[in-house]
This record gives sequence, C-alpha cells and structure tokens, in this order.
Amino acid sequence: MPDKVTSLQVAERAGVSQSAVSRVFTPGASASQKTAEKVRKAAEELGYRPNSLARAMVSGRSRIIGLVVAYLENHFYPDALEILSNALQEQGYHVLVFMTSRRPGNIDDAVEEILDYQVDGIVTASVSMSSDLTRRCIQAGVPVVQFNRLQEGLDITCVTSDNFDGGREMAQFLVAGGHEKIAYIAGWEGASTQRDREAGFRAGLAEQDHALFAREVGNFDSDQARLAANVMFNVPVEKRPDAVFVANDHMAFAVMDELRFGLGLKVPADVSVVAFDDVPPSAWRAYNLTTMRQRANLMVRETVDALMAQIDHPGSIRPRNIAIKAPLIVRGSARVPENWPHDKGQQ
Amino acid sequence: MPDKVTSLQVAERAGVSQSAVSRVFTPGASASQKTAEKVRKAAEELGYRPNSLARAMVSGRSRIIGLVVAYLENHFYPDALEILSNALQEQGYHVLVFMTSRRPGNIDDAVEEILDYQVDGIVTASVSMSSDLTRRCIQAGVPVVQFNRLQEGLDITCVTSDNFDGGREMAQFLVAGGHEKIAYIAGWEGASTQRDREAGFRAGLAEQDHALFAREVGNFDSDQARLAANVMFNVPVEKRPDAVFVANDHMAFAVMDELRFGLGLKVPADVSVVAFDDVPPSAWRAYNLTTMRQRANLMVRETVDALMAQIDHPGSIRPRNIAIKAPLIVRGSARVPENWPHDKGQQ
DNA sequence: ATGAAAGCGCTAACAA
DNA sequence: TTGTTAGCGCTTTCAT
Repeated sequence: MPDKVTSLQVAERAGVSQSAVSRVFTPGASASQKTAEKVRKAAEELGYRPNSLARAMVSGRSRIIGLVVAYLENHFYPDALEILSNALQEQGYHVLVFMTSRRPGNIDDAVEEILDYQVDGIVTASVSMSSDLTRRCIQAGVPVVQFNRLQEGLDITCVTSDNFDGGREMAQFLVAGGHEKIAYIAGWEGASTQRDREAGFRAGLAEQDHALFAREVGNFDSDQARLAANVMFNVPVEKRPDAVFVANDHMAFAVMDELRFGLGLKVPADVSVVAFDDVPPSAWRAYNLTTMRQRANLMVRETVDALMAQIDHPGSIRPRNIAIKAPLIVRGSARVPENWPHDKGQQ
Repeated sequence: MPDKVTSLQVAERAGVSQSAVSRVFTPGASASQKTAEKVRKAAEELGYRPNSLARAMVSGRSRIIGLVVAYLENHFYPDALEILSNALQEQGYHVLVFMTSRRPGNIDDAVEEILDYQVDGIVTASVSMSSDLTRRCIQAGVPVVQFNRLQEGLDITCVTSDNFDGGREMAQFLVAGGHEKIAYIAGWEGASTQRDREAGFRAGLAEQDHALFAREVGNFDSDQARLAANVMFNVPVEKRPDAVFVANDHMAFAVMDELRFGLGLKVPADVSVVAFDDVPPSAWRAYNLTTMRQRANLMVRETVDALMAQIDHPGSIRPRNIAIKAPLIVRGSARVPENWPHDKGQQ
C-alpha cells in the first residue's frame, strides 16, 4: 500500500535530484528533455502527483478561491456558481465554499476562516462584508470581489448588473405599455440590488410623470412576497395596481401564483408582472416572465478577470465597480407596448 | 503592514515557545491557564490566526472535503450542496468544489485534482467514477461517498433515495387512481436513479397487472423532455396515455408545459403527471406537482456520517449502500384515488 | 506543562 | 541545466 508518493521517491527512481522532479512538474521551470522523460516515467510508475498543499505553502499561492454565499435558493446563485467554478478551473483555480447566514457577524467569521486557508482571492455573492474585514483582507493581500452586491467606498471590486438602469428601463416599458397604477415589491432593503433597482425604477417613472402607486416588501423571500402580493392586490378594484415590478424573479413566481391562484386575476390581462434576473424558470411557459436579464456569464468573466489581475499584480490594480448592462427580455407576463421596437427587448 | 503573522511572532510577544502557541490553538493539546491567556492576548493583539495549510501538511488532515458535481441546473443539487456545506462546516470541514461534465474521463480528472489537495474525503453528486479511480482513492486512504448515485461492487458508500421502492409506490398510486394507459419518461439511462425508478415503476405496474403503455427518454434534460412529451402525446386520443411518470421533477416541468401550452391538454383532467425529487418549484401552484420527495437533509446527514466515520476510523468501516425512503407528496397534478389514505401521502 | 528539535512535501534561490 | 540548501508555518515527539 504505497500510501503517499513523494517527489523524493520519484527522484530516486529516476536517478535525479528531488528538485529536478519539482522542476518537471512546475510549469515555469526548466528541465532537459531527457530529465523530464525519466522523471515522468518514474512518476507514472509510482503514481506520483504533486501535493498541492505543500506547493501552496512554499509558493504562497494556494490556487484556491474562497466563495462566501448566503443561500442558493434563488436559482441565480447556483447558476453563477457553476459558471464561476468552471471559469476558475480553466485558470487552474478551485472554489472553496463557505455557506453563511446573512447576519454580518457570520459573514465575517466565514471570511476569517477562508483567510486561514490562504486563499488567493475571495468572492462574496449576495452578501456584504464589514469594512473591518475588508481591511483585513486587503492587509493580508487577498483580493476580494463582491458579486452582485455593490458597496461604495470599501476599496474592493464589485461586479453587478446595472441595476439602476435596469429599473429605469423597466419603468419605461411599463409606462409605454399604458399602465397607470404601477407598483413595486421590494427585496431585502439592505441589498444594493434592491436599492438600485427601486431607485432606477422610481427615476424612470418620474421621467414619465408617473409615481409609484403602491409598494410592499418581500425581502427576496417567496413567502413574504406572496403575502406582499396579497396585501397589495386583495383590495377594491380601483385600488388595485395594473402592473407590478418585483425586485427579483424568485419572488415574482410567488407573486404570480398568488395573483392567479390566490386572487383569481389574469396575468397580464388584469395585471402585468415583471421582474429582474431571468433565471431558468422565468422562461418556463407557466410563468413566461418578462424580466431584466442578469448576464451571469459576463458577470462571472469580469469577476474572474478582476481577481486574476489583482492576484497577478498585487497592489497595483485599483478596485472598481463594474456594472453589466441588463437587457430586457420581453415575454408574456406583461402587456407589451404597441410598436415596441423589435431590437429592444428580444428574447 | 504586518503581512503574515506566524505562531513564532506570537510566541515572542507572549514570552513563550512557539510550540506553546501551537498547543494553545490545538484543540486536543494541554497548556496551563496562564500560558493560554498570555498567548491568546498576544495573538489577539497581532491578529494571529493559524495557517490551515501548514496545519494540514504536518497533521495530514486538511479538513477539506472535495465535492464533484456535474451540473446544478436541477435544483435538487444546489439544495443538497447548501445542506451539505452547512453540515460539514458544523464539523469543521469545508467543501472544495469541482465542476465536471458528465463524461467519465473528466470526472476522473477532477477526482485526481481533488486528491492533489489532500482532501480528507470526497463526495460525488450525480456522477459516477471509474473503478480505477475508486481504487486510487481507497489506496490513498481517502473515503468516497456517492451522493444520489448507486454503484454496485465498487466498495464505496452510496447514499440514495430508495428509488426502486419510490417508483413502485408511484405505480400503485397511479393504478389506484384508475389510470389505465400509464407512460414513463426516462432520465439518462446511465444513471442508477433512472434505472431504479423505472425498474420499481415497472415492478409496481406488473404487480397490479399493468404494463407500461408508452416510454420515451428525456435524459434529465428539459428540452429533451419537452420533445419526449410531444412525441408521446401528440397522437390520436386513444393512443394517448392518461398518466405519465417523469423520472425527475426538472423534466416534469417541461413536460407539463408542453402538455398544457403546447398541446392544450388539462392536467390532471386529461392526463396525470407525477415525478420524483420534490424540488422547490414542485410546490409552486403553477405546477403543484405530485412527486416522490428526496429527503435531501437525511441524505446529507447519512453522507456526512459515513464520511466522518471513515475519516475517524480509517480502514475499519465497511462501505455500504444507504437508501432513504422517499415519501409520496400528493399535490394536484395527478388524479387522486378515492379513499387514498390520508396518512399515506401527506404534504 | 513546557521548550528544543525534527520534519510534513514542496519551491526557489544559489552554485556549480 | 542540474544538485545543494534553506525554508514555508505548523504539529509532534522527546526531553526536561
């Protein structure tokens, strides 16, 4: 039972020094054709593979990226995780996952634990870390990218959709569609995504001389969204909105269910429903949700690029906020404005 | 800029030896009250935290569990991942994620890479590894648990639902509901879940003197499932099944969409649809899917228990297959048998 | 209970 | 190009 095969054993078998073995397995290093061959042969026979941990210890690079994520219920996150993990693997990195509740203390604890693993970088998804912790990471030389959360003045890179612009465009779409009583169901108010989408939406309405007709809070939670929808729509007809923008798709499904099955309303005949994310179920015909698409693959690419740049050029890359344009995906859950330009909201 | 704080620096500041510091931070070790206090104080002031990698190197335990997973589209997997990650964190372990395509070669590569990180254990979800690789893991002393896949004669622990029994119970349910023309839409035929569900379903039908009326393959893929449904149901009425068991929920949504919106059929009036998994969207009222519930939390608990047992008692734990009973969740997508016992299929 | 010393498996100077 | 040497930061005997 050859428990652990070390480079030394390979070296002996190949009749070279241990460092020769190391060089053969180190991408940037130089070794002669002959040596390489001998070493590879011996390694093959012994079943040798370099120990990533030992390599990480001495080189100072673990090739591990820590991912802090609060919950995977909203399908946007597993999607992003899959893309992220694949993208990082292509660069020779792997993802160490830290699940955390959304309470700030827990997030900080998770990040501390991550740091203990000497990760080369950290991605936080759907959570915000304290400025204290951020400082620690910077001090430890570990780049941080916040995915899908914007946090001003924290000196870390944030990658988001252009949520303000998305909200604004959605307002234009609804007003152009002839809606008059336009409502909003908010996500968790601590989230930048929520804030920016709402701010953009309100700005867009204002530009068109409209104002929010009603507003409830769903906290990005299905049950709360359903309740919010009930409060908002279980009222006399004249007080009922004719359109509602829900802060994300995940809540919108619950809202549509409540409207149709709970209150017997028709979507979009009685009320238009639109949202934000474009997760897979939005395209399912039972929902067929008109929504702003978060381009997860682009967001991930920016995340990985930012991370790699900071890892490869420590200290010399200025953190910045990257906002990806979110295109409007027009489906069937909202009345479509007449003459709505074809190129402006294609599936 | 105190880049990396080491135990040596803490030792100097506390006026003790480096090994004293180590002992204070090592759970099982012994140190006097006084020493511990001094050390903790110094560590606090310096912002010291033990380096997990160095600890792993010398102790031989990384407290990392490798997770190999092929795709997260089916919501069962993110669900399971979230539960798994939380459960392992409670035990002081963390999850290193390896995404892989389902091609066997890639899976083996992923597992090799995992091994390089000196993981203490491996969980494979929705994928099967080669017997060669399995041997390597065992030889390396790394326990492997297959999650949601059964692989006979491989000497590793497998945790699944009791898929055969679940399929069988579903057959009883449909026959009891008075269905006569009962069809099946299969998942990927290389998967044990698919095979066992179908085998159980057929066995259950046979027991009731029924046989499969029609069968198509959806490969656990939405689009293929939709196509399969179309092929199966876009036929003269007399050739149309009156019930269909879909191998998982993920496909069932596409099937229901095709039936209702593509072909204009009513569910369950024209055709009953049932499936397997009970992922979150199954409870959404637009689908309201009758399905066999995979109890992800129980499955994860067994997975973690098996892993921990094998880590703590290397070589002395016999691998075994663990099958969790899947309860029938009766909702509205299938005709319910009269007098169907209340206790036998409660939400 | 504590300190000294060895060494986990590897990379990276440095010399040759 | 190659071998020698010195650690990376820690846990763990082994003395004391």
